Amino acid sequence: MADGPTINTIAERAGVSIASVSRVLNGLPTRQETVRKVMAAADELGYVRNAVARSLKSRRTHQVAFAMADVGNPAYLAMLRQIQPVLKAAGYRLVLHSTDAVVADEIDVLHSLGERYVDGLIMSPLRVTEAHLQMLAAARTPVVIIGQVPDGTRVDNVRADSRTGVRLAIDHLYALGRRRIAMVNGPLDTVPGAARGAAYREALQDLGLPYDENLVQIGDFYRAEGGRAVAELLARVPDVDALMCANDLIALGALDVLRAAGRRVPQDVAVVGMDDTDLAAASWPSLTSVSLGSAERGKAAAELLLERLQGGDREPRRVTVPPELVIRASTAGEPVGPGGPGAGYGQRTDEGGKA
Amino acid sequence: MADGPTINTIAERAGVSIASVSRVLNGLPTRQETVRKVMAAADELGYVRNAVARSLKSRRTHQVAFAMADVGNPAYLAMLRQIQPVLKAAGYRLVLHSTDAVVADEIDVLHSLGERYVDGLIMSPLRVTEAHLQMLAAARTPVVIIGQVPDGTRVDNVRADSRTGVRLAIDHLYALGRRRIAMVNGPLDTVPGAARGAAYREALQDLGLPYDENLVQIGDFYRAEGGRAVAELLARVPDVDALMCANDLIALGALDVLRAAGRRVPQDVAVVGMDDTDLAAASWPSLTSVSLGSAERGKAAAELLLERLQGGDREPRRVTVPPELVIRASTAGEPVGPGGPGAGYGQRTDEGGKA
DNA sequence: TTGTAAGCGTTATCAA
DNA sequence: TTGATAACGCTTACAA
Repeated sequence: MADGPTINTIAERAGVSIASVSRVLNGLPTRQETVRKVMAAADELGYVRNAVARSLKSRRTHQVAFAMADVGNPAYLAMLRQIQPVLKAAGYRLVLHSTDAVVADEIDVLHSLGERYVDGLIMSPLRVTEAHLQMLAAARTPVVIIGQVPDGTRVDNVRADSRTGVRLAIDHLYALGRRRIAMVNGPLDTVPGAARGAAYREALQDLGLPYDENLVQIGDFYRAEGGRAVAELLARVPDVDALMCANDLIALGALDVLRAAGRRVPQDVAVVGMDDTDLAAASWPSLTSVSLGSAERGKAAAELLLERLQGGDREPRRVTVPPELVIRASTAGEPVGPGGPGAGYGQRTDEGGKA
Repeated sequence: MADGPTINTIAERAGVSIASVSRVLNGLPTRQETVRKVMAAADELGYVRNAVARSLKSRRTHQVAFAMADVGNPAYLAMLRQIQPVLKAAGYRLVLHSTDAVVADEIDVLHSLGERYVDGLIMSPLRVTEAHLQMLAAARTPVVIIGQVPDGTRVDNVRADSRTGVRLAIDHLYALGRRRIAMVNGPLDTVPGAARGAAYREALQDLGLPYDENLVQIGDFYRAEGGRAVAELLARVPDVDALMCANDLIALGALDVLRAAGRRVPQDVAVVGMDDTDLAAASWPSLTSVSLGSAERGKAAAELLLERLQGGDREPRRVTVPPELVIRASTAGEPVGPGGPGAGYGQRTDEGGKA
């Protein structure tokens, strides 16, 4: 297979210099006749500009990287779905990294910015270590961090507010008359686990409800573990009337177990999840869930990055996306069929699978 | 912010030529003393090789593109999840394109291969047009197509077998004693709609069941539309005892409507979905679904591409991934709680959302 | 309006 | 073992 045509090939064919070819290709003032010849030659040869050579010269790749912890995690995918179109519209290609929840991989990605294969990076790290901060300070490439960074860190930063999110949910349950509100959490040594646990305690306090250790059950952020945790909880505290679950998968596990135990949801026990993933709308009863605004965070991050890419230097900015309580059947009242409250009709047609 | 160091900076600092620097960096035979000096200089300067310059010289970018129709579609995401680690392990970066189901965008992506910003492409087109075939024939970059291409097309090709998939489901329903098996399909002018509709008809025929037009309902591949279609169907054919749904979302809509109508699933009506998305395991009752092997197709495509990237030329290959019927509660018997059949425990911990 | 030539940061050839 | 030098394909002064 022969090599592809370059501006040299075209120049030769059109009988002009490579400079003229470049001018025509870039729409710089050129004699009509020359334009014609060059365009003709380019057309005939099926010429396409070499992006690598252009990048070397221009020092811009028109690529942006998004480093997420886990390609399988719906929260990151929600970000991805928003980031992609924003970048595409601005003429940037998206390079996707999955760091598999390994800190060393995240550092690798930051280090690789030195290779200059992207103009910018959006990263959503699990937690920000000292190593992260060092790399960030040294980076010559614009970075936007989705997550918590220490105050004063000079990076654009988009954050969620899971504390307020938990409070929204607890207030909602309280307003429904629930007073024995349990927390089913993931491990406390994770950032979300710790934050959500603390927020639960605070929210109870502000409502004047006692903090009862028996009402707190630690499991893991998966469905089966969530179910097990809830089973233990029910055995210990049979009079529990609401479950605040630290994510949607735990909540799904809770629904499984409550159903098996013959407890009606929401009549006997109300259930709230977090993250508002697709699964929340799909489950039955559909699941009330605290959206932490993954989609909005993705969008905000992409926009911050573009701003910096196009606008040049400015002070680092911080955006906090407010949480939102999405009320569905698991707390709202009677579980209902199509068209009823919380069935989620018409909300997410973007999930459609035609393949 | 000063420019980053290049081999020139290092050469100067180490007091050697750029050629020596390059040799050291590439591990070519060099005097120990020179190696030491160069490494020291590189370390002090925090030097990282410029990927763009290397690509220009080597004509390899170590990037591969994946063009999917829709970042929101779980089937493509399942592919992505498999493709990503395979490429990463082989040292390739992943460039993600979303063509938004627009044919012109797919052609654009194929055209952009001429820019040589990637070494290869995996594409999952909605349907393959004449324009696609022309671009493919002209492409100087290895391409793997996930989907149907005409026989004789000279591309690596990975395909599903939805025909056999539908048959598996119908056979399953038949074996359960169902005889009034309806088909709830999406639009017939889509590739999956047409294929699944035809396969339904064939499967009935082979089982000696009559093809009854009343049992076929066309809607769209979304939950609300699926629900509406099933409502119409129930009104017209009250004695239907099984629903073959053309995808999982339609099946979820079916569950909504059946529940509202007081029909028990699966006792009164059995329900089967297609694509085996996350939603199938999350719904209640959990949904029997035909997996078309999205994950396996993604993996196979990535492997085919790597083979060609690393191994050089060979004849185009075709891989067909067999479908698989994943039996859950919506056909299997009593809907059950945790631990019971079809509850999906321990199957998909990769979905866990900690964020 | 056009061509010559330098340069983007590498790698690789060829003499020394 | 090393350095000077020519690519890779493009953009852009600078001269003509």
